[in-house]
Amino acid sequence: MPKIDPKPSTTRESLIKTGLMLFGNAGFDATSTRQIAQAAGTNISAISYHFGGKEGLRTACAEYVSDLVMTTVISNLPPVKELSAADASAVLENILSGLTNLLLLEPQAKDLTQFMLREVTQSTELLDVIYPKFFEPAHKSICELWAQATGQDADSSEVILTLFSVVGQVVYFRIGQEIVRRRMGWENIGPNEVQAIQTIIRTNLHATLDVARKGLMQ
Amino acid sequence: MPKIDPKPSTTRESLIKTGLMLFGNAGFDATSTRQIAQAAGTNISAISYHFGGKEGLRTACAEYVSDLVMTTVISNLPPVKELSAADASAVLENILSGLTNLLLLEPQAKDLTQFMLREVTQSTELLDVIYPKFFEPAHKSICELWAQATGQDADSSEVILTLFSVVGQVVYFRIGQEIVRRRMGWENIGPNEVQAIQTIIRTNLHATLDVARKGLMQ
DNA sequence: GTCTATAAACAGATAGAC
DNA sequence: GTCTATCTGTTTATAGAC
Repeated sequence: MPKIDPKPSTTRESLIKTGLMLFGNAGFDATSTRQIAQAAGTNISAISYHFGGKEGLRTACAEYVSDLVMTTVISNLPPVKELSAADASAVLENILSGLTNLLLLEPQAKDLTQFMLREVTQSTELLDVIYPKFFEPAHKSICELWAQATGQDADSSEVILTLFSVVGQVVYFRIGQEIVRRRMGWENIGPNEVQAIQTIIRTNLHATLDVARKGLMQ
Repeated sequence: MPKIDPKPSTTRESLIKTGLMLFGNAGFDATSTRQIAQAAGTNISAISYHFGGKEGLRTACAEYVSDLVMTTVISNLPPVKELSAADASAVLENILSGLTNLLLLEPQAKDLTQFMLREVTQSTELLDVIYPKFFEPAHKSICELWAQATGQDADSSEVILTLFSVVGQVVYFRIGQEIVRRRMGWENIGPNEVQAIQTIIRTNLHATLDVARKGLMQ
C-alpha cells in the first residue's frame, strides 16, 4: 500500500500522465524518453530518477490506471447479493453501456484505454500488475451480477467464458473501430453511432441472458 | 493486379515472411531492419532495394497476408444464395469455429494473425490496403450468410453491426487470451480449452440468430 | 541484385554540478 | 530533486564496389 504523500512530486505525476498519453497514442516502443520528458516539461534524467528507467515508467503508468479504475468504478458497484434478478440484469446492462461510452466516446479516457489495450495485447509481464489489480476483480463483479440475473454459478467455467464473450463484443468495437467506421460509412463515431452500437449490444445481452435462464429450467 | 513472376526474388519473399514473423511477435517499432535482414539471411540494404525502406516492407507484409486470406479462405465460400436458412446458419457456425481455431490454435497462422491484429489497432494508414482487400469482402460474406439465415437485410445497419459483435467475441478471445487464461486457471490454451470457448460462441450465435428471426416475424 | 562500409540521427542511461 | 553534458550503442538509409 502506497502511503498518501501530502506533497507529491508534481514532476512524477506529470511524467506518468504524459507517458500515458504518448504510450497510448504511438505505443511504448515508438515513444522516446526525450519526447516524454519534453512534453512533461522536464528532462530525460527525471525518468531514471523517479522510475529507474523507461520500463519503470511503463509499470507506473499501468499501476496508475489500475488504481484509478478500481477506486472510481469497481468499488462503486452496488452490493450484488441484495439485487433481484431483474435489477442485476439492469445493472449489467448499464455497465455495458457505460463501458461502450468509455471506450468509444470519452475523450478524457482515450489515452488511458488505448494504453491499457496496447499493454494487454503486447506486454505479458505488465499483466502481473494489471490483472490482479483490475481485470480479475472487475470480471468477478460482472460474473456475480450475471449469476444473480440468471441463477447460474458465478464461478462456473460457462459463466466466466460467457462474460468474456459479452465484454469482448464491446471491446472489439473499440479495437476495430476504424473497420466498423468504414464498413458503416460513418464519418466518425459520435453519440448517435455509439447509441446504434449500444442497441446491438443490449439485444445480444438479453438474448444470451434468456438462454442462460432457460438452460437452468430444463 | 500483380502479374505472376515465374522466378520470383527469393530474397523478397524471405524478407516478407521474416518481417511478418518479427513484426507479429515484437511489433513494428520494436523490430529493427538489422534483425529482419539477418533472420532472412540477407543484409539491410536489401530492404531498401526491394521495398524502399522499412515502411515499404510493412505494406508488403499487409498485402501478402490480405492476398493469402482472400485466395485461400474467402473465395472458397459456397454461393450464399443457394443455401437454405438452416444451411446458412451451419456455414456461419463453421466459419466462427474455424476462425476461433485459426486465432487461438494454428501455429502456422500465429505470426500472420498477430501482425494483422497489431496493424488494425495501430496503423490507420495501412488499413487502406487491408480493408478493401480483406475486411470488407470477408465481412460482406458473413453478413450475406446471416441474412440468408434470418431473412434480414444483409446491408442493414442492424445486420452489419450484429455481425461485428458476433465476430468481435471471437477476436476478443485472441486479444485477451492471456487474461482469459489467467481467469480460467488454464496453463495454456490448447484444443480442449478452445472447444470450451467454441461452445460458448455457438450458444451465443444461436441465441442471437433466434432473436433476429423472431424480430422479423412480429 | 547483392553486398560492405559508412553516414547522420537517435536511443536510453548516467555522472556530476547545483 | 532537477538540471546539463556526455557516453555508448543502435537506428534507418545510402553510396559505391562487385
